[in-house]
Amino acid sequence: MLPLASQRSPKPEDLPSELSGLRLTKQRREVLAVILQERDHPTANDVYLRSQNRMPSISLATVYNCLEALVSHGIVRQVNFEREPSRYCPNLADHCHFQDQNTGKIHDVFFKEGVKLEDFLDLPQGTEISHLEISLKGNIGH
Amino acid sequence: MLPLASQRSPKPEDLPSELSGLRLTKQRREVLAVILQERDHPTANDVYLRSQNRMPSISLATVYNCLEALVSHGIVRQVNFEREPSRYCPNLADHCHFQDQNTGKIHDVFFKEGVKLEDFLDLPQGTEISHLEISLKGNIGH
DNA sequence: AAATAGAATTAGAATTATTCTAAAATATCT
DNA sequence: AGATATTTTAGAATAATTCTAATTCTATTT
Repeated sequence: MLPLASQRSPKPEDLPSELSGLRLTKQRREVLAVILQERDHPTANDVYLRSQNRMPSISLATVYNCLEALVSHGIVRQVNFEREPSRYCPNLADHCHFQDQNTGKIHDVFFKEGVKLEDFLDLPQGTEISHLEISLKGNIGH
Repeated sequence: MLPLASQRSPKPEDLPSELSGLRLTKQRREVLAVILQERDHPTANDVYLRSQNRMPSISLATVYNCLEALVSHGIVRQVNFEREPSRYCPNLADHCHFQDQNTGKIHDVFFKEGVKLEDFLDLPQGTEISHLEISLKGNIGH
């Protein structure tokens, strides 16, 4: 199977029944399909609303449960901007996020080829980074 | 006067009565003094508890108001780690934050001399960044 | 296929950080 | 001082998220 991040918008039924050791139940598959469908970094509530199209009986608690399962199994990334509600991103490649202050839209931003953390940060030596989040805000054009 | 970030722990009464166009009321001065005193990135609630030592009548709402005033006037920085409560930091120098997962403590991390955003990020051209937050988690030693 | 056991889903309550509201207090201006 | 604006305050409200406990589903075993 193609890596998830490269598939366009698989329907829930096209997704496998297990992924990275996580059983993909109907709901988890639906939630994942929603996240893969529109890569606009939806919030949990956005995912809830969109899931209801195909699965009107899904509950918000389940959406939260599914998101947590997908995130903890490394299938989806949780993205935070200050105190705003968390957003979810299926792009697992090393990248960070830019929020256009005019539109509110969030864009993936990638690292320059071959750049390492130690190249631009003065980390206390011996530090092992397990989690990194870079969030940018600003304007495009001028 | 010395830049705030370089003063060790001014008592509230040592702080000026106005700063960056913000009137420093008794409470704002107290809140600011608390943040300058222990640079351990306290949460609003930490600030509230510490302020009560010298000012037992201060309210939590006031602490939030003061923090908001200090942050919006660029006197203090608000620091976020995922969904944890915001923390506050008097170091205005361009820097980011590392949370030691063993101790929970947060350390300031600085950029390598002369590094610019565009050196390590592939920003869509024409982007003007108004806000940048980098949060790291991991372990020190091995 | 029925019985069982474990896991997932659900509705709704609970939690928690933060914001809001409206009144009281304080400061500033004339 | 009196008028006006700003700040503080207590407590209520909000909103995202987590928890609880009951139910339903799934997979496995008989």
